[in-house]
Amino acid sequence: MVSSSEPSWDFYRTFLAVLEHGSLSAAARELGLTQPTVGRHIDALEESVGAELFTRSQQGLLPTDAALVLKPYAETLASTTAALLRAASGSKDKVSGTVRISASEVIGTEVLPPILADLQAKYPELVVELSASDAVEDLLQREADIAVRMVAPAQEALLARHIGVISLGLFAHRSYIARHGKPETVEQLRLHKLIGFDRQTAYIRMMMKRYPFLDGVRLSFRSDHSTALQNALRAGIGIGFYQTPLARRDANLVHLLPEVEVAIDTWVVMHENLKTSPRCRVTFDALVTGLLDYVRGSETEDQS
Amino acid sequence: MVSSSEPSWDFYRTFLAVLEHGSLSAAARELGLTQPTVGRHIDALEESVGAELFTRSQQGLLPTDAALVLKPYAETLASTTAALLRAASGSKDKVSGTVRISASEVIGTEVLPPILADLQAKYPELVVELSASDAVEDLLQREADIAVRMVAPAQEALLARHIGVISLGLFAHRSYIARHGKPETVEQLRLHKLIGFDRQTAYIRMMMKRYPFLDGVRLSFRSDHSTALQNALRAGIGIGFYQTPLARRDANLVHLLPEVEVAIDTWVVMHENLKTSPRCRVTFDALVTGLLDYVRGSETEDQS
DNA sequence: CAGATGATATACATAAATGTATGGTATCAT
DNA sequence: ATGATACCATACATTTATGTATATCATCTG
Repeated sequence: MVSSSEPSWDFYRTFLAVLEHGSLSAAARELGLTQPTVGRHIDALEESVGAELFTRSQQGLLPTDAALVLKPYAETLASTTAALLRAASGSKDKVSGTVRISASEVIGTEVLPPILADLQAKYPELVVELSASDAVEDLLQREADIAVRMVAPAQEALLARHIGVISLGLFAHRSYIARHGKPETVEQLRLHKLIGFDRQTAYIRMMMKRYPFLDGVRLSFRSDHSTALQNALRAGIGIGFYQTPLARRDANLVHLLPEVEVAIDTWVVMHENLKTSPRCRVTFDALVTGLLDYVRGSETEDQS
Repeated sequence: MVSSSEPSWDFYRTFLAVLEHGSLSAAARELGLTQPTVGRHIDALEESVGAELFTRSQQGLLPTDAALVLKPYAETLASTTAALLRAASGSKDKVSGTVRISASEVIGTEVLPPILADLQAKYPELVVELSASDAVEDLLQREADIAVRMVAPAQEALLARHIGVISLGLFAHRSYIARHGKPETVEQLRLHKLIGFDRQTAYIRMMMKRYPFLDGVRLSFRSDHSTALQNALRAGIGIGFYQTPLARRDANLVHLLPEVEVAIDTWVVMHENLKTSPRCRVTFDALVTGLLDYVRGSETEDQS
């Protein structure tokens, strides 16, 4: 028999801090503890799990394979405690406390701010955390309370509201058209400068499937940062996909080849347990109505 | 200003124990602490989250609404720490330590034991925890390491292996047929005693959709316990759905109306991170091959 | 109705975890 | 070389958390 009893859960927090900061001292500073204490926590945890977690050196602690295996679990613990504290924040019947929202970069940076501004004007005590990233945060891990998703939610425990489809089309800035002309057919796209993503995300793959001509196309500007792509597009660097309702806001963007269109289905998703929380309820509703407005913009454009 | 610093993570463990056992004293016994300590933990946690968590009384502690809101988070913490310790168990290259498997009741009780017996004979140091229940355990919450699922896995982070379809058919024991005769058409089923589930699970609903005649049927024996249903069937109480490969093992079970068949698709699913763990890898493989055998219906060794 | 049981709350002693101070060693810029 | 600055490890003092003992109240049981 090795471990007699379960280790203190605080050790996991310390463990994570050491992993993230690379040294006992740095972790101690982060946690408001002292270096010897952090060292003792790690020693105790190593004893409990029966494995070396770090190779000590004077320039810091290097995680072992065992430590890397445990890391995601510790991260889950951290995000769960954070979510717990968020859930506990705010009173029962007032709309106050913190709500964390996850959305794609484009939606998060371009579409949500005005919606959230209205919401916060209405509820001054509401604190909003917005995680705008194209990496999927997992609602079940409670990294976010509410998410705007581009995939149909599969899990039972999630409360989902279908928004509709956001239309993506090909756009270019007027200045680009002025210099390079306007492609009239899909084939002519090969002669143009195209802007696109670097890594392949799920929805890029979907797009590739739908428009195989995109596969061979050489991109003259690529980035994983949506904002960078967007600014590149607006700066007239080239032609790229852009959310139609967003493009309508900028009169200098020209819609090219309207027959090329990708529709991404959109949901607002929340964990079922949160529906009793006023601040989540209210935020959820605001996102739903705000995004419905936004999407409606893309449908009217469609008809033209 | 309310709470200056994050509460000890140990408080969450204590909190959960109090929730589950209903009193400070009982929680203290469970945790190997004393009643005053547990009381102090709860006090401190209430101070931190700024809410009353329990209404104290001499007959125990009654959770407030706030406590019930926090409960699922605390449960996630508990299952995550359990999973972490499981992940840490066993050495890096040997197949040892604990692996937790989740499966439906029927699969878990009837199909997996022989597969797991072979596996454990091969790897004596492997410890298997089997959760046989029709409630879905969540792999992302790491309640189980490996799951046998009847729904297609949606999450990206999961490593899934498609097994194929398990056929369900209508069966009855010979003794039942002897007493009540054999239904020759679907309509005649209404005249027979039927055995089925009490609550509606997802796959029951699917079945209803496929065979609408089942909807109005009055069940003369119902239970949520698969084993009870199975024993009822074998005792000759009535006619019920049964997994075809399982039924083959018992020569006394008669296949009725073979045109009525439900096929449930089956996957073995594991969290992607676990594929580097030998014990999970090995168990995953064993489950896949074992279940493939089962689905294929190769019952050469079974002569009961 | 009295006594046993099981609950929380409090006071005090004790054990345990933490902090402080210090020493040793690698790395880097001067 | 040579300080300066990171870092970890260890010894010792102190704070903090925990356990023990006890008081008090409610509920069940004979």
